[in-house]
Amino acid sequence: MSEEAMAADEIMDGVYRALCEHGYAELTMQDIADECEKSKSLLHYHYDTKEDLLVAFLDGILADYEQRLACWADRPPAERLVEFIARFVFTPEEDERESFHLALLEMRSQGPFNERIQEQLDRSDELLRNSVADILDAGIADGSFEPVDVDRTAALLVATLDGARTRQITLGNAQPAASYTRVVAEEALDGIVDPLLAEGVDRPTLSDALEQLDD
Amino acid sequence: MSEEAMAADEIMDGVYRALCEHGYAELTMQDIADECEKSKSLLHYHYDTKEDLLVAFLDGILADYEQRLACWADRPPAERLVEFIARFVFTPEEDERESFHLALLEMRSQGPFNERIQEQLDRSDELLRNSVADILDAGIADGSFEPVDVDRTAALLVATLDGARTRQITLGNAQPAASYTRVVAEEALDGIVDPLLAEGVDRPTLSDALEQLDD
Amino acid sequence: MSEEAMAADEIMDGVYRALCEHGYAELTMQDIADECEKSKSLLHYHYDTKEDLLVAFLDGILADYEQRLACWADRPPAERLVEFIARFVFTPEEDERESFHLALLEMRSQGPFNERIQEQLDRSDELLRNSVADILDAGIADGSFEPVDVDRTAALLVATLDGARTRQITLGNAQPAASYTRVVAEEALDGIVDPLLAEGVDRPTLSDALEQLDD
Amino acid sequence: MSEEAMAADEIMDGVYRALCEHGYAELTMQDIADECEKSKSLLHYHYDTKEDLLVAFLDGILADYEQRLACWADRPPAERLVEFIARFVFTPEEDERESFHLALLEMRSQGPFNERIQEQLDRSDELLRNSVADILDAGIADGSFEPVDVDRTAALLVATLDGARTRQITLGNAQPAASYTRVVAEEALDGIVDPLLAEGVDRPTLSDALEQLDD
DNA sequence: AATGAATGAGTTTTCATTCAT
DNA sequence: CATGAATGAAAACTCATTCAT
Repeated sequence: MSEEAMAADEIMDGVYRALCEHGYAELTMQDIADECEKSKSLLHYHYDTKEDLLVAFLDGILADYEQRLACWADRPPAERLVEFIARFVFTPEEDERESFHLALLEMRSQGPFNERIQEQLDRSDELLRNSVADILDAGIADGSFEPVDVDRTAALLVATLDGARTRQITLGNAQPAASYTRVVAEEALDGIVDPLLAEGVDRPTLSDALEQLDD
Repeated sequence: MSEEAMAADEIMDGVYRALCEHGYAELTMQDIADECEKSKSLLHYHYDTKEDLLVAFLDGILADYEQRLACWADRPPAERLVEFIARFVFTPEEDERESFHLALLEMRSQGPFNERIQEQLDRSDELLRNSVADILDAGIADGSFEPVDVDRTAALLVATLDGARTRQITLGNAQPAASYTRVVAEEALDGIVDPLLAEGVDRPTLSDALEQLDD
Repeated sequence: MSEEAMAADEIMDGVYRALCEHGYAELTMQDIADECEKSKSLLHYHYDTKEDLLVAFLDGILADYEQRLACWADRPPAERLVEFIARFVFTPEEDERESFHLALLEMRSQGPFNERIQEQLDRSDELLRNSVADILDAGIADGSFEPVDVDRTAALLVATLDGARTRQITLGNAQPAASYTRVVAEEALDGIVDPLLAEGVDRPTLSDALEQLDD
Repeated sequence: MSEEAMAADEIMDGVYRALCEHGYAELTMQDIADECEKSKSLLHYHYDTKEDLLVAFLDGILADYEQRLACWADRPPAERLVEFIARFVFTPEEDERESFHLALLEMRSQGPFNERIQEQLDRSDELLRNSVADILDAGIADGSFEPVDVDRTAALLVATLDGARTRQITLGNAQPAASYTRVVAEEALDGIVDPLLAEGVDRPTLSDALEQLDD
């Protein structure tokens, strides 16, 4: 990796950790500087304002996510759909993911007040829904899925998983026994995905998909 | 209404408007003072700290929300369930509801940083999930619903609807054709509610339920 | 004096002293705060930005000067003209005046880059030239001055005195024996004012005028 | 020209343009670097500190100025004096001269804060006053001028012209009808120079002198 | 009950300067 | 020579909170 890219990455890692640690609303440039062990001035050297830095961060996150989505396009649609769902699941022990998604939720609630953040969020929503829609299209094309309205189903699935995550992050101890996202993911597989499968088509279990993600 | 209660109400309205105008992360006491056309000092006279004020505010809007939840009881479970779902639907033109839930979402994203906020959110969430669970229990008891795991189904439904709402509030123009919540509500009725209905049981359409809510 | 006016005055005095002490280019809000023994925050409470504060300061200075000019309008024109000139004279020992006019000169050189400062400077120039023009008009009207082009003579006189002051402030030890402004003031009286006097009209000496100003 | 000298010149041009663009008080090393399309580091390579750079700059522009002063010698004193005065006159359209003298004024206002700047200003001022004094001496010697106190007359003349220039540079649109310097130059010729001329001695008009300067 | 004035601690941002290459 | 990266010190400005009235 080039040196420049490394420096930029170190800063982005700093933003990530600082966001996890302090949340969006309380995040200061000093927090970020501390996390990446650089000076505040350096942050301003690379990004004119705090807002610029955070927008660049969101942009980076999304680019990463896009890349990760792109690479597993050649497996059976049913498998890909289960994996997509499994990616949402995390246990309350996974502090970092929880913290990160919490910060993201804060930024999402800030979106309506900041056009540049809004744009990134919109891009992220589109990315998610298109990912599901692509998988559904592929499945319908190869006959493994029943024909359905792809966009509406995608909207349903994304809303469900996102909602589950929001609730898991947001609620303290008032949660279902297992992790909220896991419960909902399983119900979604049973209630939404299974009716979608063509006769004779199988899908991996959630447990299998989760194990595979760990590798 | 007593004078004190009125003053408190004016302040709460100010918090609400300021939150809608600036977002939680950028919210200042001055913003709130401006919105209720009072002085900052007065806010501190009534509430020692900014946190106190926001907790009181959350208390107020959750009470509102809870009141809206608890109003129907003796109609058939299928009807009640459709109505429950319909209550989540709103168009992007309904500014007030959008604002309300945005303000609420902002507060929700602060829960993990603040125990007092957390407690209130948890309490309110219990109410919400119990509402669904009660309806499901009633339906199973009277035979209009298939027997299912009530808590898990409730979790799924609430996650789905909450997620749809969050996305609708949060996203700019990158939304599905109709309102996000409406699309998802209809898909949820088809995919989640219908399989639940016992043979021969009918349910109202979403349109019917929405019309009825308007009265 | 009302309390508010006093607070505002204390700040303005602070600006004055801070300008004298540090000059315009190096002037900080902290310097001003120190000089008036108030907090920086208070300065920002009364004036949103540093620029606002400085513009208000210039405005105040000019208002003061206008008032001072207004009050001695009823003496003979020749006397008023000499007094006007005498007001420019100061010795190198008068540190404060020197410092202040130096800061003013810095601001003047900053004028072309700042519209609001420019406006105040323009107002000041007009004020000065009009003052002289008024005196000349009065003198011509009552026959104590020969008829001349009032505006051009005023421009000449103001340029001369201002130039002398600028040089006195600006030059170190390369100055004429007496104070630069005093030398020039005397030469101006001999070369510019005296030819202006109608036959038989006398004028006070510079020394007399200077003594009178001290009272 | 050697390469080093060229580099130094480019930097000096950058300082000049940056000073014209931003004014002394707001001038940063970055501004200068931008104007000469070099890096800040390079500036520091050639000049240790910002102060060094500005002192070098002042040195350069004063040398330019001095060169322009010292060029005529053997014409009649009256002619030389009118030409000396004419050199101060410029219209508001002559941007370059305005810029030059504005930059110089900015540096002049910093003299009292910086000994090294002060010294250069003093040296340069001596040259200026001596120019006038020399002309006056020559005129008195050859009988074309009345005997006067040469130093005091020189002080008066220089103050007048310098003051006019400062005002013209410094003021926006609040100026006398013609250019400030032109009005004052003419008044100075009538009021200061003419009384100086021995009987029967003529002098060129300002217009003649200005035309001659253009060649 | 209500306010304007005041402040300390902290926030973003700026900038001359240094350093490694 | 020349640069980009990096920094410490300090700048302007913000904001929750307090206090006198």
